[in-house]
Amino acid sequence: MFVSRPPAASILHADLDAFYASVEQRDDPRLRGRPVIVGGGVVLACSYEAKALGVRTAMNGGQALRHCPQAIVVPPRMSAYSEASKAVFRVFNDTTPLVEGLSIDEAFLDVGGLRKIAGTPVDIARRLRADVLAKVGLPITVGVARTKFLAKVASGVAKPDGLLVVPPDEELEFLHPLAVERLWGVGEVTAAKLRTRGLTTVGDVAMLPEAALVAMLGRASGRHLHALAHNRDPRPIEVGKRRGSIGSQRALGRSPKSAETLDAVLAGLVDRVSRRMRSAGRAGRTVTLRLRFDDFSRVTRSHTLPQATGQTRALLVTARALMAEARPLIEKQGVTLVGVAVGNLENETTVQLALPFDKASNDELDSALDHVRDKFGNNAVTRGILLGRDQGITVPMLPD
DNA sequence: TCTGGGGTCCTAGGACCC
DNA sequence: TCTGGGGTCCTAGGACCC
Repeated sequence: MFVSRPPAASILHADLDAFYASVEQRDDPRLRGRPVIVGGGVVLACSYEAKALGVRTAMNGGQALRHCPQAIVVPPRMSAYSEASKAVFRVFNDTTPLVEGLSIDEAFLDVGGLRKIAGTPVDIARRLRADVLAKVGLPITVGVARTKFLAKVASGVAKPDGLLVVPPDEELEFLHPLAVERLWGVGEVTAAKLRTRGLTTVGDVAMLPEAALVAMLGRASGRHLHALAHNRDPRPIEVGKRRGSIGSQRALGRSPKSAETLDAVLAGLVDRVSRRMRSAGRAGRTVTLRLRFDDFSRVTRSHTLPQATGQTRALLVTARALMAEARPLIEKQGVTLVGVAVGNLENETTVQLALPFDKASNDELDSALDHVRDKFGNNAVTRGILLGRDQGITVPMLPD
C-alpha cells in the first residue's frame, strides 16, 4: 500500500539582487560598498547601500539625492545588463531544462526531477547561488518552495543575497503572518482596499470567504487572492513562453510640443519597435498609441490590422492615424509622454517567397533577400535556409 | 528636478455572427 | 415577425510587476 506524501519543495525562484546596480558595482570596484543609483531623472535601480538610506526604485532623482546626498549616480548601460542576464540564464539552463523566465533578472526553476543526479532542491539552490557568483559575479537570492507563488514570496523575504526554504509542512505558518503587500498581485490600490477593512496580514485575508474578496476586488483578483492566501497555486513551470507585445515609449517633459516634433518622436518610436520586432522574427496586428498628459492622466488608442506586420511603414501609417484621432486631447491637455506598442504578436515560422530561383535574375533575388531583411532583420537572412531551385527561401522561427 | 521604460493580465461594453 | 442565447473579436481603461 502506498502512503501519499506531500510533494517536496522543488520550485526555485531565483532573483538577482538590485540587478542593474550590482552589475555596476561588479564592473567598477570603486562603487562596491557604496550607495549607487542607476539612472538620472528617475531611479531605475539602486544598491542596497542606497536602499538602506531610503532610496527606492522609480523615485525621482532629486528626491533620491535628498535622502542620500553621498550617492553615486551612474547612467544605465542596458547592453551590459542584457549580457549579464544572458550569462545568468545560461547558469539557470545548465541547472535544469525547466526554466521559466519572468523578467531580465528573475526566473522559476523546477528541480523536482533532479534529486538522483543533482541532489536535493536545497543543494541545487546553494550551488546555483555559488555558480552565479563565480561565473557572472553577481549576488542572487533563491526561494525554495512547493509552489511558484510561495517560492517567489520566499525569495522576497530572503533578499538580499539569501536562501530561504519553505518546507511543505510549514507553509501556512510562514505565509499567514506576512503583510498583504507580500502577495503577488497586491499593489498599492488593492492593499489600500484591504487595509481600510482592517486586513493587514495574509492570515487576515485567509479568514475571509472567497465571495467577500470577489465583492471587494472583482472576480479574478478576488479568486486569485483567496487561492494565494490559502496557498493554492497549481501553476506549473512554463518553458519557452514568448512575449505578447513589443513597445517603446518616451517622456517629453512639460514644455508644449509642436505637431512636427510629436510626429518625429512617433516615427522614432515606430522605427525602434519595428526593428526590435524584425530582429526577433515577430509580427503583430494591434498597434496601440499611449499618451500621458501633464496631469499624469493617460489614454490609449488602438487599432487592429487584418494582417500581422513588422514593417515600419505599415506600423507608422497606423500610428499616425491614431495620433490624428487623439489630436483634440493633445491640444487640450499637453502631452508629456508618447508610447507605441504592437501586440497580438504572432510567431513567424517560415516565409515562402514565391520566386523560382532558376527563373529569377540576380536583381530579383537581391530584392527578394532585401524583402526578407526588411521584414525580419539581417539575422533572419543569415540564418535562413535556401531550399532549392523553386522553393524560395524559408526563414526559420527566431528565438525572441 | 514630480513621476522611466519595459511588460502582463483583467474588465466591460459593443459589434458581429450563428 | 419577434425574441433570444452563446461565442469571439475589438477597444479603452486600470492594476500590477520589475
